[in-house]
Amino acid sequence: MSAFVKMGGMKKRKKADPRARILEVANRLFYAEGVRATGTEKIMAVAEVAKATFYRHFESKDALVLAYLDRSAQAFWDYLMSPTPPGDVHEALIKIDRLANHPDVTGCPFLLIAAEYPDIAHPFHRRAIEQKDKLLAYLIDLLKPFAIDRTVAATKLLTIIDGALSLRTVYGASKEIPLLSSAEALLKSFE
Amino acid sequence: MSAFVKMGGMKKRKKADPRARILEVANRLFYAEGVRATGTEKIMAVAEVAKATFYRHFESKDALVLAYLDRSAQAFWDYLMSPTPPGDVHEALIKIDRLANHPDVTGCPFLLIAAEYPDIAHPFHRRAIEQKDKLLAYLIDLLKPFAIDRTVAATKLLTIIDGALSLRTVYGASKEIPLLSSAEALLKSFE
DNA sequence: ACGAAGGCAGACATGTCTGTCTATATTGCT
DNA sequence: AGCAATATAGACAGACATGTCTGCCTTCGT
Repeated sequence: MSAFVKMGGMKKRKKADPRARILEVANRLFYAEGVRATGTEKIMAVAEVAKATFYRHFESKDALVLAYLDRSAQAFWDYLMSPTPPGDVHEALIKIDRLANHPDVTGCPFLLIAAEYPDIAHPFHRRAIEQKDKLLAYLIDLLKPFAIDRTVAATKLLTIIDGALSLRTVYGASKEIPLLSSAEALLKSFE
Repeated sequence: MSAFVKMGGMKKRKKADPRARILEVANRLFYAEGVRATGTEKIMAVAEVAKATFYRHFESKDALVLAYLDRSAQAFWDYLMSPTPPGDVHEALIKIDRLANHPDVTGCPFLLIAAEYPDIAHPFHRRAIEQKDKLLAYLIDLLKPFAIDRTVAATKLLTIIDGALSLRTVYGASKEIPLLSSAEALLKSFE
């Protein structure tokens, strides 16, 4: 019965574990308003978390930003590979186009962080490079069937992907960008 | 004659007029390190300008940022249109490719500012939208010879241009991006 | 030569940000 | 029930940012 009372019969449902709340809010605010523009105090206020609690879970704002970036990368690859990984480049591009033109998507977290921290030696910026390198490698792999310079070809595809995401940032989620159609034209030129 | 004596100067070679110095330094620092990351005091220190002088020429940091953005736009169009404007899309793309892959170029000031100020209602972000709209309109005009949906086609070209510039930001000026080659493949698909 | 305009140096007010610390309350486990 | 871990609220320190203001010096037109 104590268990019953403890769980509070769920009165405490409104407050899940603080770390998750912090990450949730940080993700939303960093993405929507920018990392530099988002103060830790605002995150704490929105997440309804005390300062000491925040610093118990994250050593610093920098640590939180890194966690946010890792979480974003995770979410991207989860989306791309689930429920089943793309069978070829075309399928991958379809999925990426759908993601880039999703109403909630207003850019790529890694392009955004690279713009906010232009120094390529900065840890945040490094995460962006790593992420793009990873995607590039994946595209190169998918281009195996093509008898071309796959590195150059993948770079071109990445250019289109990142161009589309950049335009989503500039114009907002309202304007759709013909990512897939552009990429298909490129693919045709590879044959 | 007074005009002669007046202009005659030039002795002040070591310190040009303060406004120009401020803009010069602001341009360099905003572009290389980001707008939010660059404090006005640093700009004054590097430009060797006193605080009062700074505020005599610019009402606020915001005013300076706007001046920086306008200057960037001006520089872009000057580059594109001089000494002679491109005769067709292809010539324009050649010029833009050369610009985007220039060793000093690590991105587009407008994509960068849009990333730093994601709110599309913010005056800085608005400048980015205006600039992209202007380029889009120019591309649409250049596509006149093509019997296609020129708005969509121009958007695709802009996607490639901004994708290339985004990758320059991520990877730094070392990595060359095949902008022209991608754009040519697209153009072929328009015929 | 002289007076006004503009530049220089830097103190100061004000606000914001990150991060530390204390004191109190709640939770969870045994 | 009671103890250890964790949450909350918020004061506080220290750094840094923008923008105002004062006082002094240089430059330039007349």
